Amino acid sequence: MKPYFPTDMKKALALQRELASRVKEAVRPRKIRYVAGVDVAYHKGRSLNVGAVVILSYPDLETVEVARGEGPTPFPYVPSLLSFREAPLCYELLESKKRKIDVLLVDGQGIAHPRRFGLASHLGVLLDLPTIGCAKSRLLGDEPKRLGKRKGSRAPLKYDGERLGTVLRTRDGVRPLYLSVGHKCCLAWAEELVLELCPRFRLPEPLSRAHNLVTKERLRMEVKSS
DNA sequence: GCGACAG
DNA sequence: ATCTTGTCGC
Repeated sequence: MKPYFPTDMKKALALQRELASRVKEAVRPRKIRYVAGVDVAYHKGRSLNVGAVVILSYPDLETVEVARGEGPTPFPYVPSLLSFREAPLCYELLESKKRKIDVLLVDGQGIAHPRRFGLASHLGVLLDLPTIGCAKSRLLGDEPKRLGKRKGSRAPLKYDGERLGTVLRTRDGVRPLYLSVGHKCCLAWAEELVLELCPRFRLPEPLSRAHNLVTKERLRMEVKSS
């Protein structure tokens, strides 16, 4: 669908409310061959951001394709409006490759969001791709009272009795991830996939590799411009 | 009014 | 997210 990224806060809120109705939470995902991750970093007092997409083969997890880019930071950081800060660059990097991507992992929330439309959902709807929100901290929902210490331990992420996602331990002893459906997949499937994608780190391989790329790229640009 | 608040 | 010193653990 055609991307539209308001610069105005009121319009951003309205757009989230409108697009949230497009989210499909429970779709039987087809057999997957490629999994992708996308991440964004900032520099120069947040006026410029750099982004990267990494596509891995599945299940062998070899990096098969990478895309990098940069652009102006189009929106301030406002909790629950992260999309308008990061989605424009992500969309630009992903749009030409969406036919190769079977599922996209995003560093942020899916439907575990005040209007059930976090960054992962936003990218999923715009690109018509299955997406999974893999946030490193909580935005909405209650912190579970108890959570096992081992990889695979999980607890429902709930808000007012509503199931928003899963708090999932992806490695022994690390802080959990806050998982939620972004678009076109179901939570149980997302949980198992993310665990498979965490053979080494707390973050799933596609996000870990995308994060490494944007960090290196940001540092490279800071050297070049000083 | 107060606290919470993805990256 | 970025900045940024020391520190705890394997």
